[in-house]
Amino acid sequence: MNIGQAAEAAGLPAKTIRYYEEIGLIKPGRNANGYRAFTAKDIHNLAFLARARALGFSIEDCRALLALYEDTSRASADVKRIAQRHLDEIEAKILQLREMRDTLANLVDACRGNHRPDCPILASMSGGRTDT
Amino acid sequence: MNIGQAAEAAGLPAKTIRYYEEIGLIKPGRNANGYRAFTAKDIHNLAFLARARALGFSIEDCRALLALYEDTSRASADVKRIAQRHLDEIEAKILQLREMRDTLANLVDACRGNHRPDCPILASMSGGRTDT
DNA sequence: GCTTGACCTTCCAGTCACAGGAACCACTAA
DNA sequence: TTAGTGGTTCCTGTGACTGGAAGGTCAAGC
Repeated sequence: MNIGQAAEAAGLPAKTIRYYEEIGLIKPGRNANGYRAFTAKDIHNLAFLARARALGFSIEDCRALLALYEDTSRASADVKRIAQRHLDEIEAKILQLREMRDTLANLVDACRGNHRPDCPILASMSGGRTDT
Repeated sequence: MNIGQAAEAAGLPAKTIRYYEEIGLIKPGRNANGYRAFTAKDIHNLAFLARARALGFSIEDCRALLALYEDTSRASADVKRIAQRHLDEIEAKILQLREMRDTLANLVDACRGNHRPDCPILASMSGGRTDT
């Protein structure tokens, strides 16, 4: 299977697949003409990576998860630890974004949005409090 | 005022302030010895930038907001438009992260996290559905 | 006057996860 | 033969900094 079909099958851009090979996430074989040759297992691993990335795992987490996936003597505790840490980071990010959103929503709401220059948004960023 | 005190006053690392000058966000003067010389207005603008960045505005948004801030004949509608667009992006990001979190929380919850290899997290990323 | 240490300068490299594009090679159909 | 599609490598750019090297400047203490 060439990279085009592999990309189609895994739902990843060919560019991304080349990048994953470059950083050693996958190691497809090569045809005589120099083209990458993807096996069904390669495709499966690429799809695994695509799903892990869609869940927001970093490339290094993906590397670790894929290694665990291929290690049938793994302990699920190792997988869970990685996932839990990532989940904590997502929660933290959500909290941070919610604070931004609440502040910003208040400011946008307070701004008349007309032709006049007075603006609570600018006032807030210029020394006013950011939470009103 | 040297960059150290400016950093202290604005709540930004000196490195960041140099970077802001490099990309033309601020234009502090120079002393005879080559050191940057920050006026009270420079400090004020830096603090403005720090607050805008803390609200998640991109550097280019910050550039536009600072220009509007310094333009006393601005229309608050221009400010509001930038803020509203940013707010929309934050909302979208929150929704995306919430989906990740919900999926991931279910998976983490379902994983025993013991010494055995069976793991719903890996099962999900290996072709199972991501929403269970 | 000299040294020490804190502070300043510029410049270069690295981060993360790719994306865009140039220049070139391989294969297929008409 | 030619055109078109798809593959290859290599280099650059992204955002917003951060770390570090190599060196200049200043104030204080001896």
